[in-house]
Amino acid sequence: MPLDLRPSEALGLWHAATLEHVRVIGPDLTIRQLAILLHIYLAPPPHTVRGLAAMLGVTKPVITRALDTMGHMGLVRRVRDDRDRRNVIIKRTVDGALFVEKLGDIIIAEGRKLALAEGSGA
Amino acid sequence: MPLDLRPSEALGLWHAATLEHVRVIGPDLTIRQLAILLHIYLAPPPHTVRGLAAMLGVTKPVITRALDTMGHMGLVRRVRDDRDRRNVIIKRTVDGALFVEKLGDIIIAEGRKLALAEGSGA
DNA sequence: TCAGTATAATACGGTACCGAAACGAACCAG
DNA sequence: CTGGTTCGTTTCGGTACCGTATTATACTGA
Repeated sequence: MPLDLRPSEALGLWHAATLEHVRVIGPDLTIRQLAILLHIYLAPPPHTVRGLAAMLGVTKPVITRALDTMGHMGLVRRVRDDRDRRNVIIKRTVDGALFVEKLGDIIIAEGRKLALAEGSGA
Repeated sequence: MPLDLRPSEALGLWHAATLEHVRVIGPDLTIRQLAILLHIYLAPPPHTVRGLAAMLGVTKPVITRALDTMGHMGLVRRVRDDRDRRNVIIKRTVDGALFVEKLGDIIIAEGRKLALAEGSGA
């Protein structure tokens, strides 16, 4: 049960991985956008604008803007729903999958470093 | 060694906690600001503008702006260094400590939920 | 005292976000 | 075919961020 974290572990991991995130990925993604991206790639499809908005407790324009930005980065893709052409289905992309994978690598790497440090220090 | 995470655990935790972060805390903190805040509260002082800038690989104005914003929120406090009055020492505040603690609570709570879900499902 | 260096803050033009409101397109019921 | 509803998008004024360049202040050494 590796996810039963102690406070120092939880915050230490957040600290290390967030720092590395900024260093490697840069500022070109807000926390909201990151949450949206992770949800698209980790929760089962289909994903719609209103669904994402409800999930995060934000308004729809927030989702539209985030999809604009991330679509321009190639991280997601929009497709009209043919069964109800009012809907937009948000699709994953190869670049987006690579991005998420890279983020996972950062978290795992920083977690390993902390495990070593805590194992010897505390 | 609870920090030796598997990819699904690492990303699942990030997903859940980031989502909850957005829901509870809102958009009023960028990833850079979050990294700066966590570093101030988790790394040993003293913290200076140039030190934080070097740590994150960003320019000093980035730090100055972040301190303006977070200072206005009451999360950090600036104090001139009397021994070298060119320096600014960044101090912690009660509100900032509470904020970081709340973030830790979110991560731990989401980690527990995932541990339960994975324990039964995978 | 007078350069030279170092620190943090500020100015600038550009971009992107924010919430709230209005909008057009697509469905649906009568 | 007409009025109401549900989509996602766009617009609006305002705010904050971005990187780069510049500024003011403070220390240092000749």
